[in-house]
Amino acid sequence: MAITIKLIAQKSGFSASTVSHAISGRNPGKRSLSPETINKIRAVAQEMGYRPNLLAAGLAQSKTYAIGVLVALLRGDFYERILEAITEVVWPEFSPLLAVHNYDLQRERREIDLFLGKRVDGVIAACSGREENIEAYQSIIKNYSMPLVFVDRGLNGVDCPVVRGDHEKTAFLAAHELQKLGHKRIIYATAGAKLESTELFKDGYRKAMGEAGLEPIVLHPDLAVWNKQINRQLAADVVDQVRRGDGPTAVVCQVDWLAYDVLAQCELHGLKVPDDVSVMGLQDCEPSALPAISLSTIRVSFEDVGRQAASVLLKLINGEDIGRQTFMIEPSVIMRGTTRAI
Amino acid sequence: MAITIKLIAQKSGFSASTVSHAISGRNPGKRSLSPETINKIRAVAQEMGYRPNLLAAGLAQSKTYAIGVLVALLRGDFYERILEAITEVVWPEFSPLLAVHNYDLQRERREIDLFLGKRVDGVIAACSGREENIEAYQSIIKNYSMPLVFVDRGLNGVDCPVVRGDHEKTAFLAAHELQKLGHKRIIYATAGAKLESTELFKDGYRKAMGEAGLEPIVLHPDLAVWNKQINRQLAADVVDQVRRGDGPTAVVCQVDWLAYDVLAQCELHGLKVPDDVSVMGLQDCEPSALPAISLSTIRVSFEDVGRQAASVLLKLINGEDIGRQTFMIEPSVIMRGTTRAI
DNA sequence: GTGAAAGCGCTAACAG
DNA sequence: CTGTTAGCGCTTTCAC
Repeated sequence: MAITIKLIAQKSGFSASTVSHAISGRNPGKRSLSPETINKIRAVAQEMGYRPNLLAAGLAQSKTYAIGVLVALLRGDFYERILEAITEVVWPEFSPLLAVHNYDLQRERREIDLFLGKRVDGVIAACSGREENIEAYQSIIKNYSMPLVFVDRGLNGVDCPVVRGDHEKTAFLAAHELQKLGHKRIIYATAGAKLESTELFKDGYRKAMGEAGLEPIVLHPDLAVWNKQINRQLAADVVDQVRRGDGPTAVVCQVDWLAYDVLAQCELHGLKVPDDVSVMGLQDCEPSALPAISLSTIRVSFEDVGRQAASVLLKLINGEDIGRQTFMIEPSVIMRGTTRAI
Repeated sequence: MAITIKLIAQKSGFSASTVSHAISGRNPGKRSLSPETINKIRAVAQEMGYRPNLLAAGLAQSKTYAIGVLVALLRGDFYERILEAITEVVWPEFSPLLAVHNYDLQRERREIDLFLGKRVDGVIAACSGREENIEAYQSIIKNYSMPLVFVDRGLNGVDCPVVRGDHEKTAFLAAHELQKLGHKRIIYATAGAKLESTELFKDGYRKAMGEAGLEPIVLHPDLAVWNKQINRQLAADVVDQVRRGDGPTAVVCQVDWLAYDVLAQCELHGLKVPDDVSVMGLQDCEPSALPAISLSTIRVSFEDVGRQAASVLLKLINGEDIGRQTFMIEPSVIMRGTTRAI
């Protein structure tokens, strides 16, 4: 048994409530304590190595000092960066309770249930995008009045703030930069899940092509699951197109990791980058800056996404009304070695 | 207010304790419920969207359904892989409560305090290696009787199981493979913190060199902090050595990311890899498999480290006695394109 | 089979 | 300035 407030009360000769106040430093009913009392109590507590049971405190206050963070995956230069930023912002008041849904419907539901059961003080989620779980998300807000913030993409029918990169602009910029370099036949490739974000990326690309009076070409296989093999296959398809007589002179990949595969396939088929074809990624993942890769890309600061999401959540927790605003992080162009003017 | 057991009791016409038993499916005092009762209660609960408050349940049972996971950082192809594996193993009984110490002494202490305050059911930690916090870790075990498992490295004076890669063997294998390729002058470089693990890596390298009757050369700058710039500088130093008349013909880097910098520096100075110098990493990070990098390395499965750590923790939570055993994950050799025979 | 009652450790009125 | 009391929502002994 760990040591409790009662013990401290006994040892210090005060009552439990006095101890509680002295330790917490709060004072609800305008209660005031003499400095000596406070010091004495704190000294005893210190000496005995007393650490308040936050669970019990939480039960009494309906507060858990934890927020739920639900991500799709834990790898890929994306969620971990968001997660890290969130952790920093809410520290030390809240600890992130981590959950991963892996785009699995049941799993996503279950994770939300766990958050609910644990009565976390708020939730930040990168949803799977599946409509089947709309209700689950709604119940977070409606039945439990827990603050909820979506990252990277929203979900139709769920009324809460969304913090994400400006996907549309991100893809727009990529196509636009390539156009500035003289490219006209630009292909867009993605193996992304059927998410709001995936669509926005494509929209941005299409918009850039439309404004320039160019024909958009989108490669987006319709898949239920995703794995590395799929990226490779998609990259092979892209390169196939490029090698055609009238094929694209440039390709935009929805995420840098896909672009790496395209680079690899180019090499495999004797295509020189950027001489024979220009390649751009989106999102600026870590390896892109390595000289051996040197991928031109559009950077999105996931750190900013995480930070912003966390601070919006904190506001919500503090009772501010945010509505269902969307907060967007600005992308920026990073031209490296895989693109050239033609 | 969320809905409580009392409400369910009222609506279903049973008492709170009966409801509790029906819902949880447990039966402590050999209590038995009629199936109809169970069904009826469950139906009502279902209908009202009842979700037991795990906090309250936890308070009553001294169980929190959460484990603390303390890592050094959240990026770098390492902790997130461990974290993901842990999450999968403990799911759905426990949720990981995430904490990051970033090698900061105060921060580490504070994170431990938070775990203690939250009364998590167990802790998995990648400690900072600083002795100042030995007591904090000890109090997890001694004062709070919480199960504790270290990952990647232990801490002298803290009596608990450690799960980690076989660091010594990992570095040994790297040097050994290079020796098999005919290399005699092999340099070892690291910018690692002063951790048990860092020392073990060096030991393994030295052992391999010793057994082969070769002179070990270790480059290990003595630093308080770490940043990307440091890796680059270290890589530059390595390449400096290589370019000397009688310099090393091969280099082993304690982590793949350092090797990437070495590769970059080589290119910068006109050194061909592997023609002029062979380069090996350790740990097999994601980018190493990219054709543009194709780094020879020694693979350590962090997934296995995480899984093993989690399952040891579960055993500890279930009351098994593990002592302070060290569980080691076997490394495996992965030769790619940055090494050659001479 | 089921209910009553005490209690987990802490907080927050309400008294004094 | 400080103590008493009544919960927070659930579990669990004990009694019927």
